Amino acid sequence: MMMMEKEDLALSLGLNTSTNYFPPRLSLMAPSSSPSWPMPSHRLLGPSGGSISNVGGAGETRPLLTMIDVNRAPSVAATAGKVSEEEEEEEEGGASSLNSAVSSVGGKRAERHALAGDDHDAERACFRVVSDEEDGEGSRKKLRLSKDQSAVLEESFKKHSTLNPKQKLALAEQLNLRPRQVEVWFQNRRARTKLKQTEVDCEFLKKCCESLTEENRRLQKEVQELRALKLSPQLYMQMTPPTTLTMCPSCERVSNPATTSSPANPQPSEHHQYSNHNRQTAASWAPFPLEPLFLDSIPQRS
DNA sequence: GCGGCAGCCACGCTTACTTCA
DNA sequence: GATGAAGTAAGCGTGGCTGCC
Repeated sequence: MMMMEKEDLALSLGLNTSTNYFPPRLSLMAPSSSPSWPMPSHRLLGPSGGSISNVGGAGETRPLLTMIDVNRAPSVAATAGKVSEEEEEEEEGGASSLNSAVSSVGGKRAERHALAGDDHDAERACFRVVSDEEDGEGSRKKLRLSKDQSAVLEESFKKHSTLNPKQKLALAEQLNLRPRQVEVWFQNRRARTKLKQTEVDCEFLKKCCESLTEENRRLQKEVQELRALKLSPQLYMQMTPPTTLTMCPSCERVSNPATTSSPANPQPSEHHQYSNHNRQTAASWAPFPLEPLFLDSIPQRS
């Protein structure tokens, strides 16, 4: 079963495949490097408390797969043979066992829902009563969504990771599901995306850590070598050249002795006669290539 | 204007169930 | 066939936001 779902679902679990869902990002990268990775949408709440991810074109509800035959037996059930026809009929009949979790909606909560008169909540309450009657054991049967249903939900999720009530109802109607099911699916989908993103971020940080550790090791070794040279001037003098680099005593910048005065007998005044001294690019004085090594060594997000 | 309350929504955590190796 | 891991639908508690009184 996972084959299809992995293709359909996992997929947009990637970094940016979802056009509207932007998981929490790491702030390691320069802003310019990730312009397409804005803030998490789940925090971009509109004035009404709802997500504004639907604002800007996605607000309208439009059929994604209008020709879906909601009456067709779910392929999953067909292949797995796990979901009986009785169960499907039960679902269609409004007595789905999906919500058979008998339950335990807390008094305050149930009270709230009862007073709210919310369509699907009322519907849910209704289902609960029915299921209570049908399976008083409190068993919670699960019904897999069909491939078509999952596909449509997935498509919808790619467009907007959160739904406004209208969209939710439209989707539910289109897929012959209860609004609550659509809502739950989106919640779980967001959770999966976030989890996947967390894993990706974790991997990324791990690589960053490894790279920086390696870079740190390299730099420490270099520091030790330089200190050793400083502590043994004779050796330092004998080396021809000890290194291709030396430090300018006046400006304390590292330079190449081959192109400037001798390190053993620095002549600052002469050295500074170079008209272009002050215009030297940093690169020409750097003890090592000025490319930000640590940045180079940090793995780039794909 | 401020505080309390209710309603709504989304999230995190968890459970129960399904599927697969 | 049994079993554990992974995936997923759903339940529950909670916090934030908004509107009303």
